[in-house]
Amino acid sequence: MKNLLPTIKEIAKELNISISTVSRALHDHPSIGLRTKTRVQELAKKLQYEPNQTAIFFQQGKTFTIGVILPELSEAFFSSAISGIEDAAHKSNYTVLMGQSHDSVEKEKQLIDTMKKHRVDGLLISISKNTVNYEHFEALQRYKIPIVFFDRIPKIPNIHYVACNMINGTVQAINFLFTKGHRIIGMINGPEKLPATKDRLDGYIQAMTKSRLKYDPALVLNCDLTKESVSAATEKLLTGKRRPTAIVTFNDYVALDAVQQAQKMKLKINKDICFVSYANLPLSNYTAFPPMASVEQFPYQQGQKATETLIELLQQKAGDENDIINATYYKIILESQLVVHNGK
Amino acid sequence: MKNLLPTIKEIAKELNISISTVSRALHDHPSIGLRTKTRVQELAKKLQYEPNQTAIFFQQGKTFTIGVILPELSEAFFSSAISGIEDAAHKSNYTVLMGQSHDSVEKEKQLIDTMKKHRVDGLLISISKNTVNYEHFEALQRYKIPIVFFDRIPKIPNIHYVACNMINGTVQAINFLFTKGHRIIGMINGPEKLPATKDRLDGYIQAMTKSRLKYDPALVLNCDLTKESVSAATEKLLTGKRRPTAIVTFNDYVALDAVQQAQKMKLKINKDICFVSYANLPLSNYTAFPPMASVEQFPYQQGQKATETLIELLQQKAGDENDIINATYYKIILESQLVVHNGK
DNA sequence: TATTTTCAGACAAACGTTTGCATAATTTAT
DNA sequence: ATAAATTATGCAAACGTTTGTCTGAAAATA
Repeated sequence: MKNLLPTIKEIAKELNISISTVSRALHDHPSIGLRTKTRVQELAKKLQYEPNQTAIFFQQGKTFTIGVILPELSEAFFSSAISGIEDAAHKSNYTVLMGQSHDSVEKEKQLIDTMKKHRVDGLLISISKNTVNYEHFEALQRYKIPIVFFDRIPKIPNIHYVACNMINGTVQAINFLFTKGHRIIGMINGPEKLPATKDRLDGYIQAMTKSRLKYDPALVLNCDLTKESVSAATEKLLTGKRRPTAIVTFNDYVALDAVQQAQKMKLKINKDICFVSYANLPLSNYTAFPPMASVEQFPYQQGQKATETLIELLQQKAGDENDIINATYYKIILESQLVVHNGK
Repeated sequence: MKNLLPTIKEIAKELNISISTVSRALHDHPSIGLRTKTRVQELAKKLQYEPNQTAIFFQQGKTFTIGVILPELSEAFFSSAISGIEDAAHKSNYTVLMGQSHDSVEKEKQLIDTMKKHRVDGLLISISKNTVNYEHFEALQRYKIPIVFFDRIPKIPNIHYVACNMINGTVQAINFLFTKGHRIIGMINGPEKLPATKDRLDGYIQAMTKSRLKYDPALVLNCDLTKESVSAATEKLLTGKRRPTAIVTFNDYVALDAVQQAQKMKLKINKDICFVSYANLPLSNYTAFPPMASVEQFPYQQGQKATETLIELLQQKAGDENDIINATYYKIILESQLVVHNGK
């Protein structure tokens, strides 16, 4: 009555054979006779035997588990990403252990610790906004736990990562506006320190110069993503000396706030002023004036790709009998892409 | 060069004491002298010793891991729920293993199997839409893995669950409309088989009769959640004999589609016709005509509460030395609540 | 028939930790 | 000083599995 779950040991006793024979029989090992093999397998089935994975994990030093650390699960971007991660992991029989940092460095450290303790085979991380110090990641090297970063990447060399190149999408966005006849194109960008902000700006500058529109710094404003700061930026742009006829915004929320401000200023959306943004909302086509187009970052695919990369890394590592330091780092860039919304 | 991670065994050898002493010293066991205790702890720190959790999991037959199975991570409701789950679990030092069924029964079974193999201590499940057979859940009893269901609950006796009572919120919604002067109130409900649909209907009927408005079945239409079927239902309601001045919709998406249809019919939103819905969208306040109010189901709190309940169950179980079948089943009902949007 | 090869299975160690019990060393009480 | 009580430590089993090596028997070869 003590242990409800049958073990290999009990099967062995019942059949009067050794446990190693049972183990091998269950694994279809060639050195076990057909006779005993079937006897074992039948009894196993009858007893509804299931191997104790915790024992196996322990014995093999491998858990078939991938840890995922990301800032906020309820953000649309990350919930899509985790969805892709889970699907990809499951496809390769890996399991996903999950934690959210809530953009706190402290929590991030804690999570890494927990994951380490659970002996995850590898980690997928999108770093917290506030992480500037990367020691806690480097400490993982000691444990030979490979990490693949995604979307939010620390600025350190020799890491694996999967990210989405914003430049291309931004260029497409500007080109789109250009062909629609816009010549003065503004931008409401995000907080200055954010790498994502820099990426967008780079794309903007690149596209503007390519299109032979000159880059006018006065047309690019930063905001801190609050409604107030977006409104302020919008107002400033729309009352400036060179009034833009189109604005690229940091993300959909910013776009929606900007639209409201523009309306307040009695401007006709999609006529006096057009918006294009970066996609992070599932339903912008339901809103009154969704951006005309948005730059899609493919979070699901990013998650998927990051997971596949990590698993590849893990299998590679398993193959390495010798301690060759494999110095190839995966730096995978997905291309963002402009999606034009059917103009309502 | 073989094992990079120090073990308790090595500490023992280095200090010329037994491993049991080391183990106890690290756990601050009273029967170990202060002298050796500090010697051990210092060496442990110096070697950066960390216990091998897989060994402990195995040894203790407990993994401090909670499995979560839900339909779709990228749905706003579930992404909030999982966020609550993760937070609550982490607070009690539990870790979350996660899988999505994508509303496939097959996948759901597979996931349960994986979770079982991983020897999760307990499970949190929101069942797939298509699950009608509950054997795979019952099979878990054998493993003494407690389950707490949340939001989507199977119709079987003797289970623990956390759910949100839709009735109250629905009653509040109808009352809200009543006080705003509406007397003919329609409903666009979801697919007939869904329990959620029935709940809403029950609330509707109850509220209508309570308000002494008679329940008119012609005012309640089902839809399959596609845009077309919503439009059809809306049209039918708005051209019916008794034209409603307000409509309660199954969820925000339905509301938005219905709004579009109403506009197509040249009706003035919030004037000729008002909408109230059940909340599942993060940003309905950004849309042109969000529902006037919506019934909030508190997914984050549901997740949290379900997790707390499960953990309580686990601790209870740990306390039970004897095999007393604890026949109390938690049936926790959170109240939904009407949230009135500031009327733009 | 004697010798080698093949086959089927058994033995035992190992993975890292916890823990009940035994024992040695030290202190206290008589 | 001797017995009793206390304190500190060690021993060994246990958790369930895998796997390298060894052995006995049967089959094949010479």
